[in-house]
Amino acid sequence: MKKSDRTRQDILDATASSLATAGYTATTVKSIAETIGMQDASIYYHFSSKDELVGEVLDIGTARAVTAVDQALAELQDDHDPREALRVAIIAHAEAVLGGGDYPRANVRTFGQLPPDLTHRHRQGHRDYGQIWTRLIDDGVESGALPGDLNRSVARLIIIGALCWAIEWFDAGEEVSAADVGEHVFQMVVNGLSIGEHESPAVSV
Amino acid sequence: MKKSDRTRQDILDATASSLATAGYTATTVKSIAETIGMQDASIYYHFSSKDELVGEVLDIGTARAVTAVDQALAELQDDHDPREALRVAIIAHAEAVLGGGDYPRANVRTFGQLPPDLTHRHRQGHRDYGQIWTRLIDDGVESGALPGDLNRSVARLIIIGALCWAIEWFDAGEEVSAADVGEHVFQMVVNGLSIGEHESPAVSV
DNA sequence: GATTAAATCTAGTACACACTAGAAAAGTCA
DNA sequence: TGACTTTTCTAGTGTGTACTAGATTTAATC
Repeated sequence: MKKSDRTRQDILDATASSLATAGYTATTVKSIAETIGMQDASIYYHFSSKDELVGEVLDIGTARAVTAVDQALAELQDDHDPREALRVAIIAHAEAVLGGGDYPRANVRTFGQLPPDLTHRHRQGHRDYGQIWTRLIDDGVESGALPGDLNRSVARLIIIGALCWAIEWFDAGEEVSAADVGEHVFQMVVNGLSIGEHESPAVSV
Repeated sequence: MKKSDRTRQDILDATASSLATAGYTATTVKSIAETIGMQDASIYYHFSSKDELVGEVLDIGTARAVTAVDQALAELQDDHDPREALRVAIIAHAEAVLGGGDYPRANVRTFGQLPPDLTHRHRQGHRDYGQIWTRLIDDGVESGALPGDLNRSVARLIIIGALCWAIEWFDAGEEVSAADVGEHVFQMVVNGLSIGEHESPAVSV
């Protein structure tokens, strides 16, 4: 029992790592087996198919991202500014996806390259995740912190897009940290480029 | 001579369409041949390999996007606001990638799923394209329209990210047009969510 | 209409892939 | 130790892929 759980975990880790760096197609059952020093056939003792294995990795990735954001929001004070909630959530997402291990990265990286079955399987998970952002934006609009005529779904998708795309260029070794990226996205999305300081409302159009 | 050019164009079009909707892996030489009513082997009379064919499609996509943005900028008046230039460029990009045919869409859609050779081949093209945005942002900073302490490369990548990710959810049939998406991205990135109207500078923080 | 060149097809090769069956090995516990 | 279970391996299958060689057809030219 113990041995099996350990090996299973190794397989999941190796798959997550490969998905995050090489993508879905380049992640072969053989390559996964090689990284953990096994024969490819042995994988099938633990998982019934490649896609079941990949699906489980993606599930874990979604769960971790959701947990990271939920946890960050839970730590806020009760009387927080709705914009502060958005800021905290954006930074938590950035850290989870850019610096938080292979599982959430695998999720974002393979988005769009998955076979139809897997895409469909995870559509609900993505919808649930989108709900978090929808709620944050709704709170902002209702409290008057965000404009009432805002196209909320477009706003949500642009925020997520800016964050998800960062995985294509973000380099963990550079001077910009994952939290920095989140901070920048927040500043741009909520306050705009035109405002250098958070507190400065002066915009000349 | 004439026949060959025509067939060659059909192959390119079919490949662009398949790449834009199905991605790199699902775009097989056989499927391309089928869509234009040929045998797969006949493709190799016109192109020496799948990747040479795909590479040419991506080159065309890059060129079209660059042309669209350049043209939009060229139509500006000489004394334009640097922010207006950014706005026009963002909208032109959005229209090229979301509504402008299969070639630019193929480019964005397959980004991140390409084999190493093709990725490397197009790195320069992407860098050149990034240069356009770098220049626009630099102009904004130097003219004082954008803040001097702005992290310009992060800003550039966030703009491109928000636009590129839109391809994952944008539906041409919906009520939001490609230009609308561009307009939203511009509003958010330059003025921020907090401002409902373009002209209204009132931000209460 | 005959000759040549261009374009496509038929029929195949080689390879990588996910996956299977059954034997062998490793671990567990009396 | 010996019986039993769990885990891994060896050796293979079938399928889909990019790609090739050479015959065959279609088009262009004189």
